[in-house]
Amino acid sequence: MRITQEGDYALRVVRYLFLYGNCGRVEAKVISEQENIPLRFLLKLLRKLVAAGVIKSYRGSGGGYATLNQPKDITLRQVIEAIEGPININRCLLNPDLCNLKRAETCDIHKALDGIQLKLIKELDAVNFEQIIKAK
Amino acid sequence: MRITQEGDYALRVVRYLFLYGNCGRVEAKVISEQENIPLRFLLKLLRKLVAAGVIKSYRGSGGGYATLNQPKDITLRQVIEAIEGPININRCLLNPDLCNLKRAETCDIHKALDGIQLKLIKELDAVNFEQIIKAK
DNA sequence: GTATAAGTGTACTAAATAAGTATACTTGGT
DNA sequence: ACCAAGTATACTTATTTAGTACACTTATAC
Repeated sequence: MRITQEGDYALRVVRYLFLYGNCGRVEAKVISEQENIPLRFLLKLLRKLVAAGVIKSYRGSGGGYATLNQPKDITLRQVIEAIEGPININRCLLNPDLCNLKRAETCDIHKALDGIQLKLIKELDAVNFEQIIKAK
Repeated sequence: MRITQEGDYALRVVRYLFLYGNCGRVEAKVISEQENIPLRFLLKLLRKLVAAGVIKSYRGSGGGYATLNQPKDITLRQVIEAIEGPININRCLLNPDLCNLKRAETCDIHKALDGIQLKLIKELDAVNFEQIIKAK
């Protein structure tokens, strides 16, 4: 029941861009050094954030990455889902075929987990980067 | 961000014992067949539930497993933690040495995740097996 | 009092996922 | 044209999860 290392990196990257990147683009190399994330791994992760529309990339010399929105418009959920895909607490909820009893829809355990999942998603959506940066 | 298959199995086992085991002990073999859980894997998982005090085991011929408490006294959290250990959304929160920036206590991302984690734990603790069985 | 039907404990293996690396390529500014 | 950035895909390694094997212990019943 843990977010991946990659997800954690991504949160820190977005925070970094909001905190220190507002005057312009930041190259992957700088983020890598500042946040102690292996460069190649970071580049891959950054592309996921770009694909999800969380940040923007600029190619060529003088390129880098920058935020697109206001801190208050990006939530924990958006970043985590950009990296890990939709939040799913239980694999039966993701796809009933994965339920080894084939009863995901009727199983009361899975119904209860679904309720937990909805609340978790709500919590992750309720925290945006304005709050995070201010907490500093 | 998923509970393990083993955790899911465990929830279903506990539910099974509350629903069908009240007249007495149920052997692992029966649970295995009814819930479609590999027997050897189930036995190992059952021992974790016993160790955590969620259920009780009886050895020897005529043995099996039974609940100890009322359904309302066992929560989702207890069962999941019996199997997976304490809920931890992020490894930096579990052990600051695992934070590759060594700043788990001061990092605002990790503070935010800690808040999410507390809420999640609360939600898992708020659902007990009386509710689950009744939902049926 | 021994056979048998249960659970126990530890160690092992296999499968899946996460984390990280390598190589070749594209884009854009100077 | 050159170089400093990001892109794309494929690969490797490490870790975790899932499942299996084997030798042992306990309790009932004959």
